[in-house]
Amino acid sequence: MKQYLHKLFTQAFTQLQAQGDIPQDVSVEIHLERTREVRYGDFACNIALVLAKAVGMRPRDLAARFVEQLPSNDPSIAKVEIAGPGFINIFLTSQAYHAVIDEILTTKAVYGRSQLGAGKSVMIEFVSANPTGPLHVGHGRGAAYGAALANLLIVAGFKVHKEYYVNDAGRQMDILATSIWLRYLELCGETVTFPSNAYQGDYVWDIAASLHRQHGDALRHSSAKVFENIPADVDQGGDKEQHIDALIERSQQLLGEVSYQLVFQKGLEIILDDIRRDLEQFGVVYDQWFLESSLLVQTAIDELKAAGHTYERDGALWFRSSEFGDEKDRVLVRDNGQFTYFASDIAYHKNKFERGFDHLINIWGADHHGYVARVKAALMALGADAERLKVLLVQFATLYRGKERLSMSTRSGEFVTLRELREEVGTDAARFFYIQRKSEQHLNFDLELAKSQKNDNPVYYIQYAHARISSVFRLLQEKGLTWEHNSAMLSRLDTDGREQALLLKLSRYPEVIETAAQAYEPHQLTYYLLDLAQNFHTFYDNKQHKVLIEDQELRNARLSLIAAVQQVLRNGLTIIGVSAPEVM
RNA sequence: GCGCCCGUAGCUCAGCCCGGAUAGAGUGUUGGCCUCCGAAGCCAAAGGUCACAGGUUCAAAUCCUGUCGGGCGCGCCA
Repeated sequence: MKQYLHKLFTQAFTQLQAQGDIPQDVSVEIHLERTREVRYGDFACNIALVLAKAVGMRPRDLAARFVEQLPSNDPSIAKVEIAGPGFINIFLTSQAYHAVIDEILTTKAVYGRSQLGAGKSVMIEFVSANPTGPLHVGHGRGAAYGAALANLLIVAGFKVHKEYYVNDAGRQMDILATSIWLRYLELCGETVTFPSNAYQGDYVWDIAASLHRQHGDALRHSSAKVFENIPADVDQGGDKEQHIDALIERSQQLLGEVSYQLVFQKGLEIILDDIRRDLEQFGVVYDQWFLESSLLVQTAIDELKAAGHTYERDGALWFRSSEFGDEKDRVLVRDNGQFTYFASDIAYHKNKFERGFDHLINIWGADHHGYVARVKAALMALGADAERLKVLLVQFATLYRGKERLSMSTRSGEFVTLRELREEVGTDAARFFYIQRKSEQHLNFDLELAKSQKNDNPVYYIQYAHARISSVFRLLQEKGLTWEHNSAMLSRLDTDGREQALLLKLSRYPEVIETAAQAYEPHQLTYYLLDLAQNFHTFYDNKQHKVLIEDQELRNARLSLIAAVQQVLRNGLTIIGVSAPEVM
């Protein structure tokens, strides 16, 4: 509808230009807006206000010229008014609104689909937490946001590829492997002083136990040997990093390549499986799990080197990122010969670009924002169009239980994992709460509220609307009645009351999809669904609007109306990853 | 110190990108509605210097500058 009106105004504009009312050198972007109040019609256009100065006419007079150019007998336009300082208000016919119901009921799950994306491909990388432990509630927000955004972009006409980048190489993984092995040694009966910088979680015990079941004492070494000449840990007055690094090296020595890899892979497999299962149960699935270990980091570095964007200093290899807009240069290869995390990231993003996606989206935690400039710098240095990469930063979520702020520390043992959150509040509520806020907004996640099955919980409010409609159709059957959709009967619906309000809301759905997709803001959809649900509840509770009534025509018209509402609720809930229950 | 995000009703937040008509929701508070298709619901009332100060504009919550307050980031960590 909006697009249609836009076309009419564009035609009017060119017509006025042709007639000489508007100078040839004036151009303008035509904005049509939904009005806030019914007395201003359905759509308003401020073009006359915008152009008045350039044209040298009073806004209201110019508006009148525009109105003259609009078709006078258009079946979807009831009337056009000039109001206030010079707004052109357009009132649609009820016929135009009834067409919306027809469209929803015929296109069903496809209603709201847009050609905005024009089949362009988008790769979304999200969560990508290190496989060194279970996902925590912080990752949950990235997961919910990424999955909803992916769905939204699909509906908006993009081809979407969802990817999880697995950091299966690097020091953190070595720390994990070493942690597992030390726990394993304890299970073998060795006395071990567990390093302060190792992974403390219970899941490390579980992995160690699994290892022990499978291999018995085959990987055992005496703890005296393991800790021989190892620099002291921080609580012994030493340095925790040096302590753990020395232990990693010792593990590799004592176990040898093959056995060390056995421990390492065991840890990786178990944790990755756990993460994958966790996300699946959260309704988040990926097209690809990309392994860092499959990257050709050296190749990427060589390419930068060959292009003259690197130099050596203090035994390390640096990238001149400051020449590409970063605030300073960055290290690629440390003086000990190891690649930095940044080096892998360059190789990964180079790889992404080479796979030929039209757009790349990274969803990162807000603490990574310092990283954006350097990754883009590297891409520019490699000759890639860094504009194709969009990094969306997601702010942290703070958990509350009512008024009480929950500690997120690993040690507290309270609600650190996504799984625990899901088990307490359920997937639907969790998914909804995570994306209800703009992603760059700090999120206060109240567990009490999410669990509440009362009127204060927005998820249930929307789902309830859906279930209520299902219930009407169940009752319809029980009464032995049937529903027949008939466009002509829709004229029995009111044109200025609650039925009209619902029609209006339904007609806006495609616009919401487009603006939400364009802005990468699925939260807009949650607000829309709340509005739609509210409109429905208001309609439903009014004694004047009973659905299952004697009057067959009106009954069918109202059934068509609520069937359309239910369809749109379902479509929207599907995008944000929340179920649409028939009963609750 | 520099960079990014945020500041709107008691509380949690939309609206800001792209300036427009009386600034919106939920929750909380107060009052009303179940012989009637689901009360997990509906209706009504009260509640605002849009952090502050300038600027641009016919018009500023929205754009620009500065100040104040909160969060985060500024490693040869990942």
